[in-house]
Amino acid sequence: MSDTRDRIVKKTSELLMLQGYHGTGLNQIVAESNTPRGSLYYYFPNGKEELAAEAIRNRGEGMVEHIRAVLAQIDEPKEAINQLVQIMMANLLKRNFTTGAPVAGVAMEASNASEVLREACHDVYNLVSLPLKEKLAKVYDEEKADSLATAILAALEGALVMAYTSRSARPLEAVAEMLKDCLDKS
Amino acid sequence: MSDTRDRIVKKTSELLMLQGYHGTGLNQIVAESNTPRGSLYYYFPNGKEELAAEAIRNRGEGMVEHIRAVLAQIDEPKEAINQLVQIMMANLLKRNFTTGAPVAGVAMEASNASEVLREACHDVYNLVSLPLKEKLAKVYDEEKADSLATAILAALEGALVMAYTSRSARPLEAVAEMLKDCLDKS
DNA sequence: GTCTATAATAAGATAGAC
DNA sequence: GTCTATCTTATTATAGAC
Repeated sequence: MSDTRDRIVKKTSELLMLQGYHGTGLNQIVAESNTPRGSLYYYFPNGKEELAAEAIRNRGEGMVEHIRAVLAQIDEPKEAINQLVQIMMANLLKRNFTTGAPVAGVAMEASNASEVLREACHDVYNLVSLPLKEKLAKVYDEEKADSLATAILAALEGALVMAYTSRSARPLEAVAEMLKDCLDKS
Repeated sequence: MSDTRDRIVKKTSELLMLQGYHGTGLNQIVAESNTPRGSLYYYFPNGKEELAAEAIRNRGEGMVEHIRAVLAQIDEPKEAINQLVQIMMANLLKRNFTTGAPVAGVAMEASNASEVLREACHDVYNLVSLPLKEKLAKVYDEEKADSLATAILAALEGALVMAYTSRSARPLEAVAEMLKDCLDKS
């Protein structure tokens, strides 16, 4: 079994994050993934929408793994989450801001055109909030943990969008600072 | 002087928010703005990019006005900002989640393809954070006010993206709650 | 300022050979 | 599973009449 399919999904996932759905062409996906042209519709008979939905979910799973791994390193929830933001900033700098918000672009731009993609984005947000919620539940009651996890995710996603357009880590720094204040006291 | 140009910009601004740059066609803009086909390139000789840049800035100015007006109604910064979020939620519900994040979609999807649009989005984020910063500066020192304004903007923008995909006001509720905790203490 | 028609390009998708 | 060639459609953009 070849890794062609996997390479297509990975590259699509990456391009969607940076360029959105309509901004990413099948040609570019095929070219940059060094993948046979004919394979795309072999693996994804329903075309672009099917491929994009899988790529979005794939990114979601990747994020969950990453977040879970980072949060597992530090016991205290507030410190662990701060560490998560610090790592996001380091990655941003390391990759020179050529990394975007996980799904915000596609979410805004394709939710209107495709219910399939809207649901995929929605699912990713739900999925990604889980490890945050679990971590916070060690200190807060379930309702509070859930609400906080959602708010933190929103702040991080928004900060990544702003970081992307400003080519700067400042928005993430600001969120990190806010979260420190916030989690200290609530 | 006709209002044709203005109608084009307004409709573009609205569609960009919901569908992003690549997801919004010139055909749709002309059709839905009930605008003469031939006028588009008369007013915007440089085509879609020029039009989009102006539409983005136009939305930014509209947001600044709106935010300034809302924040002016309540003296205490923390309460005023909470009121702002409540109004955003009410608008979301009233319009049945057919309203998106101001610029997140375009920001993620077009920043890569066009430096002009990237700057437009960047400018909007800067502009919009100003009234927040000013309000917060009544209670915090300037550096703290600036950082908080940026973080709040990020949280709101992210929450709007999540609200858009989930067709729910919950993300905004969560942010409202977080901000209340946060601004209480910091 | 606005119209219609059309050019030029690129997109997503399909067919059939191998 | 992969290749090439092609179809269809939509897009941005332009030309020239009025």
